[in-house]
Amino acid sequence: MPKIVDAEARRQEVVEAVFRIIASDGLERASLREVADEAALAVGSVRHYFASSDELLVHSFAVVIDRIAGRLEEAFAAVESLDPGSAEHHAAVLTLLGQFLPLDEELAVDACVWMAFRHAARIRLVLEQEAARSHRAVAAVVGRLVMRLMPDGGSGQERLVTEAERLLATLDGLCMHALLQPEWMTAEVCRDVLTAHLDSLVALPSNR
Amino acid sequence: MPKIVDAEARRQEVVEAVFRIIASDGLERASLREVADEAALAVGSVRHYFASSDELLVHSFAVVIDRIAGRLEEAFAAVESLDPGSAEHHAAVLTLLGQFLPLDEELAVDACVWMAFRHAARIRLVLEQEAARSHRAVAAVVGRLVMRLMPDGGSGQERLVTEAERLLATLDGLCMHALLQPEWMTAEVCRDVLTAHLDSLVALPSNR
DNA sequence: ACGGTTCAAGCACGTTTGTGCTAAAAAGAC
DNA sequence: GTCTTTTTAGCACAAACGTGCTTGAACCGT
Repeated sequence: MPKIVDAEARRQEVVEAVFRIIASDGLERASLREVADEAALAVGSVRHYFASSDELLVHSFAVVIDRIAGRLEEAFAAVESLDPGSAEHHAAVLTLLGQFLPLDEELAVDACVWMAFRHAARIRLVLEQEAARSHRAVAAVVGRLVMRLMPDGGSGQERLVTEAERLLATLDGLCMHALLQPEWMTAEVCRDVLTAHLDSLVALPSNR
Repeated sequence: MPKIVDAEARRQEVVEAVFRIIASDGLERASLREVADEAALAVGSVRHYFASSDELLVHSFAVVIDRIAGRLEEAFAAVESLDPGSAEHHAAVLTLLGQFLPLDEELAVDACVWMAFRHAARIRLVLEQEAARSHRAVAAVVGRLVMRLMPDGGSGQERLVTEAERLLATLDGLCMHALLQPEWMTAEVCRDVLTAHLDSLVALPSNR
């Protein structure tokens, strides 16, 4: 009966506009009017697909989380398919960890958006649930990776969570610096830091 | 001749109001009206001490940087006064690194404000200079610390910057998680992660 | 051809923001 | 007391925001 448009595709276009605005102008500029302009739509049209500004932002947050989590799962599967200790395995691990960093244009946008939403979620309670989901998803992958990488296979519950959190913190810190101080933080430094961290992960099982 | 008020003290009071607002409601709520209310002043009064909203924010950023840098220098002096390897030395290092984290109420406010400004500086060009100054100041202290802690005393320029950046990333990541996911990130986990990192710093000089 | 439903667009209202400007109040100097 | 300068307070305006609501346009099924 009605005019038929692929509603989900339209929503996705709007979300992409949100991403571009956040990456270039920050989350606070992601207003309905700005998003509508960026998506070449009218405000009323955007509001037809998203009941409110909050819903648009929450959904955008969810999309970026799913994108990142999807890449992580994919890269983790690659790691699992390789022999621990082999050079390919090491490269696959680096590839996995690189999914967190703004190493190319697409990753940079996602990293920007992800960071912006996570920090906004500290204040904006509507984003709280998605932020928790994001944290759980990422921590799960990193936890499984650490379990696989640690010499004793991750026996010692306490030690495992410490190392998982340590890797997670390093990743988020690297991502932050790459976004905020790109002139000081090259892709090469990122790789060196990650390699050094991986060395430390497999090299100090006994002390403490 | 005029009514005499300690202008610098008044400015400081206003800055404290800015800090409280950022910590509780985020940077985007730190408008002139909100700040004036929080400081129990009128908008015109705040504007008498700060020519514009930008100047107020830039100055607030500068103040929080100086506060953090001051604490770091103090804690670093304590580290320098102790024998490397001693238990007191290790404790002093942990105290130094703890200055980055929201371990008590005052540190939490500063960490909040610092994070907010650094992220805002990616977009708001008026904050760019202070952000760079902040990065230089902190990187200098961490660099000196790493030079002191590494087994070979930091010979090997490349290796040193990698380890400095690695420690810096871990610190910022820990700080971020402590601010954003306080329920998962306790002070104990922070301490464990930092201890593990320090172990890795002194324990892997030879490989690579 | 036409009716009904969805999509697109926009108006209008109340808030909030930064800022230019004005003006009253306060208090030491004379 | 009077003057001068700082301090405090506030008004007014344009801009931007989210949102309730209304109005055309588009289009599929009949």
